[in-house]
Amino acid sequence: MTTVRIPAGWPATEEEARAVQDELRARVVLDEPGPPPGAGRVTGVDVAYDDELDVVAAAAVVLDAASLDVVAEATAVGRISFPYVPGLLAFREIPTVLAALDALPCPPGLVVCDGYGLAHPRRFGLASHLGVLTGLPTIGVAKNPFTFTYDDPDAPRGSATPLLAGGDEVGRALRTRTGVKPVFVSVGHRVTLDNACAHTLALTPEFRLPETTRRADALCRGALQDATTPH
DNA sequence: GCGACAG
DNA sequence: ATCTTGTCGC
Repeated sequence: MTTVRIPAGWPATEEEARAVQDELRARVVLDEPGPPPGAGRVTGVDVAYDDELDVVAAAAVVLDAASLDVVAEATAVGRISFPYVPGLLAFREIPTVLAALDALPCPPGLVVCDGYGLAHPRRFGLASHLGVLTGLPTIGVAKNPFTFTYDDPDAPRGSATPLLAGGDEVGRALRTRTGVKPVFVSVGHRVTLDNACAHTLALTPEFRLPETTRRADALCRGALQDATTPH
């Protein structure tokens, strides 16, 4: 486990944070297909908080894409770097997530984030932001539709419908388990939407949420507990 | 103007 | 995200 400081010059106000998004947005790459699903490695990242104690813990868990076995994992803890503001989630999570990714002993491959990428008020959600900062291919898989609209996909696993912002398809509502509420997939960086959905299906042979986020969620919760429990 | 809003 | 018991079901 590593400890992080909030970076110098980190945005202190919502206005500054939005300005950073507006500048970095131009660096998102959308014309690469991304790594093929089911091969190589896939990494899940997630974060847990204790607002009382001002502690944040992040986890990165690397899986073999074919077997979904855990290949490597790392955690990081720090102080909370930004309040939760819809549309500015990245500023709350990114410093600690970057530290966890840096602590991995191997390359992460595709990174799967909890939240959104292009499906964002300014088209620059957490997954896109993390992709631009690291150069890694990233996707976002969210549990809720945020402010977007969609028609319910057909019941069978694999069914999908467009996630719409006005008239634009910014992501997809994807049924990962037959008859269960869909997840909401969007592109982060250097991956197409079709490929992002294919990866998401490859990561959900058993549960609604990707194995990557399930593993990362469990790990960062434990790390928060360790960082928060008196010894 | 008011409410809703990833995690 | 987090606060939180039991309970239904594979």
